[in-house]
Amino acid sequence: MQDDILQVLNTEQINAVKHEEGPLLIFAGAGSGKTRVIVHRVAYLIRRGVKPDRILCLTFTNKAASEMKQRLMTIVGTSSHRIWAGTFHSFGAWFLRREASKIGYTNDFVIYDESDQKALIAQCMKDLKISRENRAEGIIAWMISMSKDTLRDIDSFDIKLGIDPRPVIQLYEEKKRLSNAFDFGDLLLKPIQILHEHPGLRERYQSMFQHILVDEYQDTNKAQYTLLMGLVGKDKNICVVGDDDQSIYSWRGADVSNILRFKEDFPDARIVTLEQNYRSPQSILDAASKLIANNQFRAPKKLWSDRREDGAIVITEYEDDEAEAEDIAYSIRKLLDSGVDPGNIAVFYRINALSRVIEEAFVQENIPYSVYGGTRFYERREIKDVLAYLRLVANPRDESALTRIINRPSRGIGIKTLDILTDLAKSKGISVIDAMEKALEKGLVKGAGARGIKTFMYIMDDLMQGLSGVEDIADLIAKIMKVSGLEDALEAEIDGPDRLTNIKELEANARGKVDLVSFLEEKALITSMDMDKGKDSVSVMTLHMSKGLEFDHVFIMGLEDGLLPHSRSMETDHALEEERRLLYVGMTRAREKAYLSWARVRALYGKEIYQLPSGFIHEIVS
DNA sequence: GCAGATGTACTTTTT
DNA sequence: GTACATCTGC
Repeated sequence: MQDDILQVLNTEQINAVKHEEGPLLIFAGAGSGKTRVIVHRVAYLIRRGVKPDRILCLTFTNKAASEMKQRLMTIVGTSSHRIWAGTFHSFGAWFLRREASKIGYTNDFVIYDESDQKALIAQCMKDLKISRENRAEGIIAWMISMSKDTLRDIDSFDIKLGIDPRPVIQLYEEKKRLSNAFDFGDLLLKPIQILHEHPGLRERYQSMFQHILVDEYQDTNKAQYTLLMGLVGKDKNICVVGDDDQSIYSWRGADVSNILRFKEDFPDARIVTLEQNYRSPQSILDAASKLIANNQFRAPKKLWSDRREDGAIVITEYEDDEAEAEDIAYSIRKLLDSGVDPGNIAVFYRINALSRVIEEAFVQENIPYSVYGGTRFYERREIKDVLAYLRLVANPRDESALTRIINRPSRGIGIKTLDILTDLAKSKGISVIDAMEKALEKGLVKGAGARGIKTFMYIMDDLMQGLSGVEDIADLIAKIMKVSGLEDALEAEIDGPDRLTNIKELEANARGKVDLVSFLEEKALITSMDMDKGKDSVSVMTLHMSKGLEFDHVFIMGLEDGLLPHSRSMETDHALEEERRLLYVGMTRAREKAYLSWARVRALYGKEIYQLPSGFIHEIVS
């Protein structure tokens, strides 16, 4: 039966797909058909009579989620839309939209990203009159996210700060709540709390989702793990897929032990290991396996391939970084001339700072390329400004959005005026936007500040006026650009044209959309990873971003001590092992050939430094 | 309050 | 090398 679903699979894959009820752990090595197994398993379950809307598929990234949705669509057809498939965070947001009232939020809440979070923390420290030299919003933001992601208490962080972070965090949480906003950590933490405190509700969700499937399980953090455990019902129909060798985000709270511990969580779990690799020649796998075998903390496994091409891996030493980049560019030029599609070639490096050398060489050789990562679209200043206006329109209580744009473009509201407003808001327990009116009434501000406040209030009124709820967001953006004066201000800037082009791009993306709340949620949860890879250009990116992708020809540059492994990672064993996994991930992206290289001299941060080959090279060739 | 000057620090960044 | 934050003079 269901031959069409099982036909293209190998024995182990079939075992995973056909596993009936109960917990299932799939160790899926690089290139072993991981997503295929999940998708086929879902199709199989549906054919066995499971209702699509009772299946929950969770992934880590939007990109993985959309790929999964697409593949589900091709295999199970339109009923795939009824499957709940998405990232953990979007699931949390969906859950909170339904249950926000349980914790005193309304369901039109907004989501704060990292920079909103930092801005709000900075504001809190200001409110608390913390002196400048002690303002470390980055560290506090990190502590907040880390404590939410790992469910650890703030006090457990052994970090030396000039100040006690707790009052700051307390105020931050208070302000965030008043702004009807959640940060990324809340999207996981709050559902956990709600499920914990409402057993009836928990049962309802548990029976709603009869089967749960999780991709990239090695990258889940404690919060995601706990949320998952709260959702798994009595039947324990949980299927997780992952590869401990590809865990490269522990510094973000991901915890490999989740996957290594699965069989203790579920002693009756079935374990399937997928070791046949369909992507690369054996020689690349041999090199990658030799490398990764140096890691202590891993489940032993051995990838193998049918393909026997020799010479698929090349290691080259160069005089300096320019020679390296030029030679890579030259090799790619030859590949392109011999008919290789640029979309099948990629260059990886450990840190973004290396992109410049390779870009210069590509320009020289006239090679079309696109760089992924770096400053991301939705983190650009002009985009964040427009989004902040949109957020304020959607939710005038949004303090982080307000303080961002109250004086952008400059309209005479400086630090002093803003201080008056936030102090007033704090003492009266009102939002900053209400404080503006009050401050004018009471004559607390005068001169440029008062004029600026009037202008700003007029702008906001104007923007709120036309808001009918059915207005095209693209039109609203155009209106914001005009009314706020952002357009004029950008036109006066040197890089204004580029920035205006970015705004136009945002506008085009918003065209036809009318639901502001869901538009903003989409923007808050999106990242650069989600952009399509260029078909007609060579891809250039960090090793981190390469996970989940594959290319015929893969170049990995800068295999030097201090760079890969990165100097900051060379102190502890587990950090060093993660660096090794990073290179492992990069190498296993290659379908045909992997080119590793290092340079004896490298210009970094404006200085020339002498480099030694990475210890990993020795591990590969020895 | 603002624009330009100077100083400083620097992995990775799924959400 | 550059982005970002803080400092200084108008």
